[in-house]
Amino acid sequence: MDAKMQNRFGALADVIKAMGHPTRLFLVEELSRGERCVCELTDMIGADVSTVSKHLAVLKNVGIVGAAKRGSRVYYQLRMPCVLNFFGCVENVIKARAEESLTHVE
Amino acid sequence: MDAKMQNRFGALADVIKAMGHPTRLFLVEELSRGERCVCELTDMIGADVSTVSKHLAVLKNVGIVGAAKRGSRVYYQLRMPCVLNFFGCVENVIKARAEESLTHVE
DNA sequence: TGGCGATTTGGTTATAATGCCAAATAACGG
DNA sequence: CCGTTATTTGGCATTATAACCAAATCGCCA
Repeated sequence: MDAKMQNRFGALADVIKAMGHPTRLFLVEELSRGERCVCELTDMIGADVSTVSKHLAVLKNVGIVGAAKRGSRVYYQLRMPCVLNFFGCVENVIKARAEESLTHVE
Repeated sequence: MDAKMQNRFGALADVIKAMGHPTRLFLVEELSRGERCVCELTDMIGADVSTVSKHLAVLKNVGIVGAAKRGSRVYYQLRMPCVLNFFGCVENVIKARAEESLTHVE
């Protein structure tokens, strides 16, 4: 794996890593329904505001979401809706794994 | 976020996290071209065999790849080709981010 | 201006992930 | 059976993540 590939896969991994957390997946799905302020998202998640803010920052740093300040609130939006396609694929992976473990029992 | 959602997003995150590493993305792409033994993959990557083996185990644990032992070798195959769709989407995310940073300069 | 709600940032601590080495296992060929 | 090759596993040091609290910012309005 040469340096060029290293860079390519490194950049890809950064974006995918940003999705690899339950809370951040929740954020992505919720934002797919429309923009939300940090306060709304925090209420839904039930963690410390600072924690939610940092998760949003992770998504923003890689460009998956964007932020717009209006008044004292910051509204986040999903900027890369194609990441929603991950959900279906991954759910198939999970389903296949489940079916397989059943098969192996019988 | 109730317990049910917690589980759902937790399971999704486990699969996505498995993809969130440059070496493992390389493995996925390489295996999309056909099955490969650990020795071949190790040669391409240039890390310790044990390191490559562990990366493959991560992918296998979540069901993205499968393994078949033939002789003294273990051949890995990509079992969930839909994960390849991630690449295009994520590369768009990266491209959009690059274009945006240019735009901001002007 | 003073204070309040919303958000981010810094600090700390606990936990998880990564990579290498060494050792264990497995399959083969002589 | 022994040595060799292929692979996995255990152990350990290093680094990265995650969560919370506290403190700093920002915008608003009385």
